[in-house]
Amino acid sequence: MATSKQPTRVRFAPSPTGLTHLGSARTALYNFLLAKQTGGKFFLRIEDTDQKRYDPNAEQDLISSLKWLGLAWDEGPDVGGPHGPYYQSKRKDIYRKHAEELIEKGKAFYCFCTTEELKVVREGQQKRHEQPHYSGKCRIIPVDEAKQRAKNGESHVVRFKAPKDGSITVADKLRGAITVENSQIDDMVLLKSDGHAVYHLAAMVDDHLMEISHVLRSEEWLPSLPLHAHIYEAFGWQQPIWVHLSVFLKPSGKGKMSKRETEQMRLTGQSIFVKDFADLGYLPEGVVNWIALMGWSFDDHTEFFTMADLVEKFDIESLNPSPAAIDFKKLDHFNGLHIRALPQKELAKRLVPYFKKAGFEVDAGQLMPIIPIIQTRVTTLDEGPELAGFFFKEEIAPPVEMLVGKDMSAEQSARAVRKGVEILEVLPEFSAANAEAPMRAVAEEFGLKAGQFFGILRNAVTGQEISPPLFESMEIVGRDTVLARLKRGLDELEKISKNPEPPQTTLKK
RNA sequence: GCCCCCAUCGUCUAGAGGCCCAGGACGUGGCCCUUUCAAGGCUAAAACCGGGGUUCGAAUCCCCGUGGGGGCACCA
Repeated sequence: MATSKQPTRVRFAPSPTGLTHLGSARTALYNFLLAKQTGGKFFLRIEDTDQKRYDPNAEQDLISSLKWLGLAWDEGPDVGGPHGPYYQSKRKDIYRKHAEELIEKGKAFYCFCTTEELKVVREGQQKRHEQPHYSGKCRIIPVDEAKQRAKNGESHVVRFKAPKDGSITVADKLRGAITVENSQIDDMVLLKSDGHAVYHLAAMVDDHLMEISHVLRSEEWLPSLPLHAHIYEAFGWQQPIWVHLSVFLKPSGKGKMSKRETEQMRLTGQSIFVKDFADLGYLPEGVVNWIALMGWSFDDHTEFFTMADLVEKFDIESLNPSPAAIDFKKLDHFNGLHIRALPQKELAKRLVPYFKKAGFEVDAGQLMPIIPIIQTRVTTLDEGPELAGFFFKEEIAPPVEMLVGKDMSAEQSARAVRKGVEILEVLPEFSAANAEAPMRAVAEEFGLKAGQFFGILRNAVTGQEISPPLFESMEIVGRDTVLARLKRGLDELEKISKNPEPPQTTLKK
């Protein structure tokens, strides 16, 4: 059980280079869950050591995305904490110090090779179908000489002195032991010539300093895990538990989402960016439930999870190492589930912005009466105004063809509606319960199926062929408005009834 | 080209040698309910990538193929 576990210290460490997408969201979620269920700590660390790729909007997007999802961090930007700063760009000195420590230990070296030089070597290796590796040229420069050159201002980087012989076995929680020949591991750059650390150094140092116990990160890091293990070893530190999460595939299951496909997707009302889901009418609860289950499962029959459920039930043992295709149909399903699980007041509150966006100036209180009849009928919040906007419209003016009943003539339709109006006008109390029976009677009197007659009423009152239940809707709209809309429809019907060439009644919708 | 990872219905998955002629969920079809649309209930079709082993017995273990994914930067 969760309480028996040691408190875990985990982190989510994105680089602010673009909008936060589903894959990142899930990584953050799993980290968050692991921390919460053990009473541990969840760190947010911004990996912004790449000046060139830095995008100032990305950080704001990241923070609002995580907040929207309900993933609050214990230490990080905004909230601070004892392990700061939480921006790697502000930890330059720390990395420099650690790089020097490695040089002292003979585990790293200064490299003065130019980018052009490196490029030539690499191209030669590629031509020979070899795995591109650093040539080793600067490895053999005596340390004192190298230090002097560096001190003299010669442009340089610091590289890791990767072992050349033997092999290393690393452990990934989901995949077990992975053994790699050391000859495969390159002398990677640790410190760039601009003095900033590269991920391989910065993340290891930070994870150690922040006492991270479990590293849950994307699978694309798996190939560099052996390198990272060597770096830990070089420092003499104890490694965290490594967990590499599978990647998300595009809906077809064939490959990762490309930039172009991502754009294409947004055109069709889908997105992989967290910030878009609110606009599309999704609940954070729905999105969280959805992504939690992409790569993790609890048991055979539980699929509805609140954040609290997930905190209680999540476990890294049940993580699935194989890649998962994104399925937006499933998101709709979960979103519907969570909409239906929302207390009515809460749903009303959440619907307000969508009604406003659709041009209806309403507040949650005004929405309350319609909640019971739309709650099971919307899968996304933006469907609210679509389905129930008519409650708040001054005028409903459906085209007259919509007012002609199925398989009926305009005259027949008009007669039935006229009768309906007469009855509704004098109903002692205008309620769904009181209206339905007499309206059924009208249908019967005219030899109509209930659906035929009700369809006319629905179209006249709501202006929609698809609506919440008719009589409940009429009750909420209120007698005066219902009668006004009905009479307007009646006028329209009578107008075309006098037309010498009435439109074909079979012409519908 | 080299290295690493993965492999059950269309999709997400359960399954840790006999409980599986493989279970659940989404989606799809049908039926019920029904004034429309949903929701709900019932139901159907739908999968162990291939080949070799190991074993009395394999979806489950091993090997080889194949397929898919990831990586091979002074990006993360």
